[in-house]
Amino acid sequence: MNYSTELLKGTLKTIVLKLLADNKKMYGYEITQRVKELTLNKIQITEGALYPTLHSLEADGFVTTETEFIGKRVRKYYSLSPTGKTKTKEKVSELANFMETMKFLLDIKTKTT
Amino acid sequence: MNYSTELLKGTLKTIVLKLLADNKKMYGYEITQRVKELTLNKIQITEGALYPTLHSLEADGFVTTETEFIGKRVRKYYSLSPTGKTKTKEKVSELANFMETMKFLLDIKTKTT
DNA sequence: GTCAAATACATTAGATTCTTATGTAACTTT
DNA sequence: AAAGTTACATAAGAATCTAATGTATTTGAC
Repeated sequence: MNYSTELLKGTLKTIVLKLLADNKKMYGYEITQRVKELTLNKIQITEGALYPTLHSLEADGFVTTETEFIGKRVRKYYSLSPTGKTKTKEKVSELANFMETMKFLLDIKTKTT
Repeated sequence: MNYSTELLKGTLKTIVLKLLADNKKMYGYEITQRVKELTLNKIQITEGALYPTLHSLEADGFVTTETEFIGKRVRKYYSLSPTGKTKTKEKVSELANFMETMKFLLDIKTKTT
């Protein structure tokens, strides 16, 4: 079973940044496969979501790219820039903090009324 | 400091359902204030986001409404329907599960390459 | 050796879901 | 009496995703 899609919203950029922080350089397809594998098929990043995200990270200067040829096929590697590394830390800790807040909210049992 | 807004995406419906499950009946404005107070101002639900959500939950049969007059002012209370209660459990456990997955993803340190 | 599946990039139309702005109206506090 | 709070609501626009589609190469199975 995979999650109802709306949950991924807002977290995709953070996931991508974090993977790049841990793996130095990755290419798009690799990212989708890694996430799928790490989450036991629970999170499937579609290409329609990933590529615009990567391009936007590049446009914002958070990642840099280098192309490599595997036979005749292009492979585009993405790496974090220095600002990207800072951004990653921010995004990851913000998400961690948000999840703590959500966990608290979801456990509320007491009525204040 | 409050979260960069995109994080809330996809979680609002679950938050609302959970609050209704814990409080039997609530009205819109009350929900915004409760969330704000419970999260120490970190999560601010805007009315433009809340009311459409409530109306959609009502359209889907997950909540029922009753209006009350406080003086001349209308107050619209929302309560969970039986299907709404089931739905709440589903959504809450799905979100909890998703957060576990995310936590795991964000802690990845090892390189498999 | 050929055909399907996998690898690898990408874009686009459409859906969803939020923000920001706006509107109305009553009640409360200064 | 004015400003702030309570309480409902809608609408335009932004952001971000899905699903569909496209191109092309490479690998694996039969």
